[in-house]
Amino acid sequence: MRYEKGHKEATRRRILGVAAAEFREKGINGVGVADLMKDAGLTHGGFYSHFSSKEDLVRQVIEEAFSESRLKYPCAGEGPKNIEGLIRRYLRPEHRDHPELGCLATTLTGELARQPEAVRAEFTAKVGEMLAVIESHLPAKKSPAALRKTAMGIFSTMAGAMQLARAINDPKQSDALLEAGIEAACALAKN
Amino acid sequence: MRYEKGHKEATRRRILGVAAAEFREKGINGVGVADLMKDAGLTHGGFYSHFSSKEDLVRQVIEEAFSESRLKYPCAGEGPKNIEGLIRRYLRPEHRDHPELGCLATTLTGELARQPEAVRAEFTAKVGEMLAVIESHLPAKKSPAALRKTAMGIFSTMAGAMQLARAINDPKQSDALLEAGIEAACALAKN
DNA sequence: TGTACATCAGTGAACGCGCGTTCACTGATGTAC
DNA sequence: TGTACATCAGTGAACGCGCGTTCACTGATGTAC
Repeated sequence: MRYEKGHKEATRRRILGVAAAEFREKGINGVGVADLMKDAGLTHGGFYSHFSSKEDLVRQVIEEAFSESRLKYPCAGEGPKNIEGLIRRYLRPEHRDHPELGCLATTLTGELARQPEAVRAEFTAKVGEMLAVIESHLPAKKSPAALRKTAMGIFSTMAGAMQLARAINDPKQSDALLEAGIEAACALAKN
Repeated sequence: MRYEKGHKEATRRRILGVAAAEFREKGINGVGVADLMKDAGLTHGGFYSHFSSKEDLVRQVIEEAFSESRLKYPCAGEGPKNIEGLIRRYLRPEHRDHPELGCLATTLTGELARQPEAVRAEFTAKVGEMLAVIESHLPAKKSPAALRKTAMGIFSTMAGAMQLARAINDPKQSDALLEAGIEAACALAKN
């Protein structure tokens, strides 16, 4: 076994990356510690030298989730940072078809309501960051409170449409849901 | 043990009712057959004389879910059947705080994306029914396709806002999300 | 420079537990003769 | 009417399996003297 400075930290980040993808694909309950470690190229016993529990892992995944989020990269273009571009990028079919690469909020929100307080607190903070990004794409003609309200409406619409589009069985209706979500979110942004 | 006509059917409906509540509260994976049967006042062995598998139960719960849904009861009042009343009824704090009595779509959508085809097909049909109810509350000034699109936007917004409001840790932000959802959905209804 | 020990990341067997499912059974009720 | 059997809903022990977690361990690397 190699021993280098930062080796353990690199391993921890690898586990976090695999966990982030698998949680999004199979849900928190759908991913076992043993499988997760195997997919990270390790045995399950070593898990607890990186994380104090599965709950701790979940919290850390959420903490890191935003740092690689595409949301972070602003959409330049026509509008004030082009809110429509941001909405279309979120609600495109590729995002629907690849939850493992996508937004954590869409995939895990339902399960998060039943998670321990520490996990939900972490998620609350991250939702705040996502709302701030949306706000930064909106015209600054409203009060901060009104801006936040608009951002909440847009984010609810995007997350709800994406989730329904993923749950639904019929490809045509699923596409229609994404389209309807784009139209609705854009309308809200213009209000 | 009593033996009456319809006794078994009554038992089946009782199990379905308990399952519907517990799935909404704890998620599909969070409810075990043994616990479920115990809460219905039975032992777990008898489960399979009512349902062929847990998947079968899930499908039947979704099939029945809409029949007791509050959405069914139209909101009379000012507007054309008062769409605002429907939206406010959906996004009220009591609904957030009692998922076990609430809308299945809000609670299970995330998990449903990972369910077997038969379950997702049943859910797809139910979403269609819910959209039809929303459409019936909208002014009939648009084409059927445009009406459906508007209904999809409204439903996405309502479901998304409710889910986020439940996942979030901070009561003030959670209330704000419900308010933002009401405002956004109402704005969409008026477009 | 060489030896002895400490530190470290990761291994793999084992723990108690709950899951979905199966099945031989019990005991009450219904039917045949 | 009485007896024998069939039908039925539900019981409870048992199955194989995977879960989260623990722990004694291995073997490579770093440090002390």
